[in-house]
Amino acid sequence: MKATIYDVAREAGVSIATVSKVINEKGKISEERRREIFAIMERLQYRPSVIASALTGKHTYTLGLLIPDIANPFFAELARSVEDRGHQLGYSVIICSTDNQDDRIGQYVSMLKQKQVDGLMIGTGMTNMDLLRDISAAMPTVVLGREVPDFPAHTVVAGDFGGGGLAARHLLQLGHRRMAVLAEDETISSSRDRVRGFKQALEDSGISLPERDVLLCRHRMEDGKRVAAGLLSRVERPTAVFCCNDLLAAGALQAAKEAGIRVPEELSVVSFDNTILASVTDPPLTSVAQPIELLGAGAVDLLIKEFEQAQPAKERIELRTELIVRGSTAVANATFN
Amino acid sequence: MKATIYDVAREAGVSIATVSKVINEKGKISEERRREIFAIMERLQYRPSVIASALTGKHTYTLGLLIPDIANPFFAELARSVEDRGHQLGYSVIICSTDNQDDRIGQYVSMLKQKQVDGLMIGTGMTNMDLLRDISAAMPTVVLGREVPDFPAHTVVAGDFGGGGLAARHLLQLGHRRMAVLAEDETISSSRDRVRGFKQALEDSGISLPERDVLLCRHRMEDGKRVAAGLLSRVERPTAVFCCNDLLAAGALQAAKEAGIRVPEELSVVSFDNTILASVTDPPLTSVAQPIELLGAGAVDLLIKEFEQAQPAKERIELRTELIVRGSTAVANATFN
DNA sequence: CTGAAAGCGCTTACAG
DNA sequence: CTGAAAGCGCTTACAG
Repeated sequence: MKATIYDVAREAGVSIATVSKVINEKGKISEERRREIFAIMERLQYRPSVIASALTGKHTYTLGLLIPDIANPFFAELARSVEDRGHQLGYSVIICSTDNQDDRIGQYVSMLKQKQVDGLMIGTGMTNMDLLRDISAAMPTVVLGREVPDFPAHTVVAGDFGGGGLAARHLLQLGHRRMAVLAEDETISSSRDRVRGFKQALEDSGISLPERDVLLCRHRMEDGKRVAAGLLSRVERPTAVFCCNDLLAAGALQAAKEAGIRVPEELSVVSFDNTILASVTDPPLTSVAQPIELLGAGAVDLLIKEFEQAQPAKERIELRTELIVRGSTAVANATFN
Repeated sequence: MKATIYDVAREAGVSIATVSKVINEKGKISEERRREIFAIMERLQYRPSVIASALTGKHTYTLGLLIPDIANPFFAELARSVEDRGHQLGYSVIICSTDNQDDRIGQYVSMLKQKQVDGLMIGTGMTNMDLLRDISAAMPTVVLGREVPDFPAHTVVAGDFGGGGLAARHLLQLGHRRMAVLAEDETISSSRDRVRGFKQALEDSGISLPERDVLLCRHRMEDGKRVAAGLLSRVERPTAVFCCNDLLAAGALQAAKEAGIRVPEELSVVSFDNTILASVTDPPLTSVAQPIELLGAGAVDLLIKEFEQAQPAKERIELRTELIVRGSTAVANATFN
């Protein structure tokens, strides 16, 4: 059987309290005893039970991560960065794909509570704000990659608004004037901010973006393709389109191809996220990169800080985005229109 | 504070043993009491502590999943299917990205043991076979997506050998005779089997595949690109290439493009896995699809069966692959060579 | 049908 | 510097 603290204590001829103290580096134990007990733990291959120590009020060293879908490359990359930072610090993470459905969120949260995770990162949308209130009352929480207005929560986000601006200015510099946007569902705050930033930058240059040129899509590539196809069949089609994520942009690329519209010669496409998808399409996508690694690590750090130190004030960390120029954007070419 | 079993017992005027029994549907409890206790649990929002019940010998309802990298789309999709099946059955899963490094595997396994996960799915390669032996001695284990020769373990795999054959016969039917293969590292058994299946099918048609036409790559897209570039610059270049996964195929596509070789007109490309990448490239990839959903679900089911029922004999489940034809393959065109 | 008691593997005041 | 004892929230024989 697996060795317990009793086995170690017996071997060492001390009480379990003493063993516990050397494990946790508490109290004063003579150096000699310490060494001896460590040697015995080594020999017995003793590893303290996380379960037992969690029951006595310590941490479970487990974190929860709520995201829409781990199969979505952006969230997969984000999860990797969360996992890595957690692992460095001795925590493991339970990943929960919610499909943005409140009932799934509820089920997962209830399970995570029962398992007494030390904290929860919320990177998923939810309709019911009471849910969020309940969660953050029940355990340390940080919101990841989105904004929750009027709600005090630790937050780590990329500069979505600024990123939208980066995309817009890039296209403006290339001479584009007639542009359109493929956005995600209105309820996704990050997408909304990207569009706002894009719009704002255009307006700063005296160009307005009418509502009809901001097209809403669901989250699948096919939606991007379908919506883009409609857009590109207009009599006065845009010379550039800004897509709120790589998946939609990949769909737009396909629509352009089927319509016989060449990218970037006849149509420039800028996307957001800079996941692996952006480097795999043809042409590869010019994309506003989120600092995925920093986002994940930042969320973990903030969460752990929250429950290791008592920390009253809610922090908000906003990270810079960066434009990665690839082959999907080029100078606006008037002859094609 | 959170309600405990004591609170429920007190409210109901019974002992905690009785409450425990109604929770676990054990022993005989009068229907009346049962109803009453359920009502009280509901009212108190009582949820049993998984930690406490795990300490008394029950399950933790947590599973471990070892994979090379969650950021790799194939494993992200696999993880999603594992998560979904687990969630249906009341289990959550801790995902561990090992980068195929034995020391990371060791660290993760040690952590998972300390947390007393109920079982472990191993979808990662490892050099040190003693590690596998230790793991499967310590907890219920199933090997996922790879073969471990000479080692008794539950296994769930796709038919890699058969899939390689599918790819070969598809190309043969299209009239290809001069073909090459981009394979992963030799140590990856699934890749090896894919190549073997491909080779065998060619030989069955009287075509041999010399060793120099099987090129080894590391796991990144850039490696596929670099190796493919070398291949395509040969004086007698192949008319078709079989890539052991989507990532390498995406790299090959890029190499072909840079070399000015049109796909599929001048070069056919078949890949393996059929992840999202296959539908995003241009042209989209003809790919041998792994039944990712069934793989993940099968692994979870087998694992749970292993520890819920005592099950001595090790099972091996092999699932069919399927060829998904997209735009990257076409009839071999002699005029181009 | 129900409950008292021991035990799971730890931690933590408290006493010495 | 070290240990006895209570307690964390459950489950499980065992007794009645």
